[in-house]
Formats: sequence, structure tokens, C-alpha cells
Amino acid sequence: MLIDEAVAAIERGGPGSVSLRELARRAGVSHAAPAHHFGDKTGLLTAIATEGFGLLADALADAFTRTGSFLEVGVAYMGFAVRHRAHFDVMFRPELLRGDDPALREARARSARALYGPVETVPGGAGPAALQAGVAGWALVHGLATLYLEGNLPPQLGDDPQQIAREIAVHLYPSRETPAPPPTRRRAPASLRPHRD
Amino acid sequence: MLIDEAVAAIERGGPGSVSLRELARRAGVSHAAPAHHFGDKTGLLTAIATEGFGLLADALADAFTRTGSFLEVGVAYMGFAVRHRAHFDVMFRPELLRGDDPALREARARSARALYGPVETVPGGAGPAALQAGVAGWALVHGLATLYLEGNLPPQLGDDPQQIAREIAVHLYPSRETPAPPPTRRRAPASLRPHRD
DNA sequence: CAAGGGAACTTGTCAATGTCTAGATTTGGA
DNA sequence: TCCAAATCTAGACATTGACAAGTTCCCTTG
Repeated sequence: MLIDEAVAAIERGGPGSVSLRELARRAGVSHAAPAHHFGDKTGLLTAIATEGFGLLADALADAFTRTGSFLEVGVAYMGFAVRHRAHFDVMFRPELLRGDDPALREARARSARALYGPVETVPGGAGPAALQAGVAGWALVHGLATLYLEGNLPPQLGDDPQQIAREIAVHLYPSRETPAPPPTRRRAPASLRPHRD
Repeated sequence: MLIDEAVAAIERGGPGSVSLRELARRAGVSHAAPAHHFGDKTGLLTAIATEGFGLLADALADAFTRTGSFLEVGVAYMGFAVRHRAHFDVMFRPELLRGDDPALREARARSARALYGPVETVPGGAGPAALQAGVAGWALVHGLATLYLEGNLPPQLGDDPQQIAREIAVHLYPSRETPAPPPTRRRAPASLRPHRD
């Protein structure tokens, strides 16, 4: 599909490196065919972001139902960012997206529910303090993911992004959860390591 | 100066919206003059990022010598991101920069020292735990800044970015520091509120 | 079965941009 | 004064996003 080609291109060189004409060339269609489907380059990126928010919502919800752990939701956030780097690179860049697209809004809302939902399950998880706690967790893991993808984390942390997320995110509320201690620092599979820049 | 025009353009429409020819037009010079100075569009953005890392290092060091508070360094980080949004938008985008530029590397290192330095002043601030603590703080405030700039934070948090940073960042190590309680939630000056997207 | 309407796509075109090359002009120091 | 480097100009080229108009094909509807 066209979106998959675009995702692959973004994975290689970032959102700026995707060209509608290049995509058309690869797909063997005329230079204006992509624009016909998505209306616009912005439309194409919006479709990718929408897909990304859907995948993210799934990953977060799955992590919570599987482990019941707030911390593991954060770990899943990091896992998503690394596994779907192209989507992640586009999702939080408003100037590249059509922000009022209904599908995008809905996917984003779904992913926000999957993120904030777990916070509200803990006792007293409705007041402003709980909101702040949720934002703190989100900001921590979001920042960690972007810094990791850009290669800005100190190498002493190792190269397994999910383990990094576990070890760092536990500094929020250290009393509430204890990190699963890694039996031995294992090397992450190559598919989870950054390769760009 | 050319850089200032470029910064203004980025402030309006993001790094993608800056055009060497448009800058030349505004400066009243020929269309190829900017490229002559910076060699490249990448070179121009690299110069901006270098300037940004210098400003950031200054802001962080100043905050720490002024308050001695680790938390206030984070607040200063947020303040920098909002006040120098254009710089911030470029600094952490490796695909737009010439990563091996010596000036850039040095400015980045200086700003890293300003960020990690305060961590090492606390007792026992040398081991891997201190490194993790520093990364946690950085990730939290970095994620918070990017989310704020993109308009992704829930509006209930108010619209004073620095106060938001204080209230959220204190969730790290709540025992070690207590936030300066705001006498009354004041409205941030317009210059500190996001306006793009 | 025929008409028609719309979706998918093509072809052609335009303005804009980044980059390259070659030349001109200015400037500062030996 | 002279020369060389820095600064800038002018022109050209390939590429891109966007737009407009036309074409082909299929599915529905009368």
C-alpha cells in the first residue's frame, strides 16, 4: 500500500524526506496519483498519524490488561515508539498534520483514554493530583522515547529501550512499584535499536 | 542578521517552512547569498541549533547558581523551550543538522554539563543511580516541554508553562524538594503562551 | 441493456525551492 | 599598489507540491 511505502521512507530519512512523486515512482503510478488519494501531502501524513494513534492505543491497552501495571504501560509506550518509529515521528508534529481531521481526532482520543485510563483505576484517581500524576508519567516516557530515538541518551544506560524505560520510569513513585530486576543485562534485538541519524 | 530572520520564520511555521530564497528576499540579497555563508540549509539550521544549545546551557547554569535547586533547573528548561521555541524545535532533530559540526558538538556538551552537573552535587551523585536520576529529570521536563509546545497537555493544567513544570516535575522525588506553592494561579504573559499549530 | 455518474488514474503545467557553477565586486593586508 | 580572499551576483538545472483537465473503467440505476 501507499502508506506502507511512505512509512518506510520516513523510517529511512524522517518525515521531510518523503516525496509524493517518489512514492508514485516506486508504486509504478503517475506522479499525481498519491495526491488523488490523500488530497495532499498533509493528508498522507495525517493518515499515517491516525494509524499510529490506533496502534498506540492498542499497545497501551494491551499492556495494561496483560500486566495491570502502570509502569508497564510506560514501557509499552517506549516499545511502540521504537517499533513504529515512523508513525511516532509524525504523530506529534502538528504542523505536518491536518489537526481537524475527524479520524485523527478520534484515534488520538482513543489513545489518550488508553493512557489516562489506568491512572483512574488506582484509589483516588480522579482529582487533579491524579491528572498531574498521569501527565508526569506521560511526559517522562514521551521525553525518554524521543531522546532515545534521537540518540541523545547516555550510552551507559544500555541499548534495550524497554529496559531503559523500566529503569528510568520507576523513579516516578518508587514506592508504588518495583522494577522487575533484569536477570542479566541482555542485548536488545537489532529491530529495537535505533539506526537512523 | 540572517539567523534572526530564520529564527523568526521557524517561529511562525516550523523548521520546514524556512526557505533560503525567502530569507534572501527579506534581507535584500541575491538568492544564493545565504547558501554562501552556511554552505547549506543544514548548515543554517546547525548554526541555529548551536546558538540554542549555548542559550540553554546559560539558562540552566544560571537557574542552578541562582536557586541551587535541581527542580528549578527543570523549570528553566521549560522556560527556555517556550521562550526560544524556534531554537528548541531545531536542536533535537538530528536529520536536519550536521551532527559532526564541531561548534554544535561543543555547545551540546556544554549544555549537557549544565544539565548533569547539578545532579552530581547531591551526596552520592556519581553512581549509575544518579545518572538514572538525571536522565529521569531530563526526560520528564523534555517530554513536558515538547508536549506543551505541541498543545498536547490537558488544559486543566493552566497556561503558565513554568508553573506546570514545577507542579509536574515535583512528582519526581517528592520527598527531596517541595514545590514553591503558587500564591494564586496567575495567568502567564502572552509571550510565554504557545501560539502556533 | 443502456445511461450515467463517480472513482481511480494520467498528462500537462506552474511556481517555488535547494544546489551548483562561473563570474563580478569589494575589501583588507603585505 | 597589488593581490588574494571574502562576499555576493546571475544563471541554470533537477526536483517537488499543487492544480486543472481529460481519460478509462466499473457499478449502479432506470
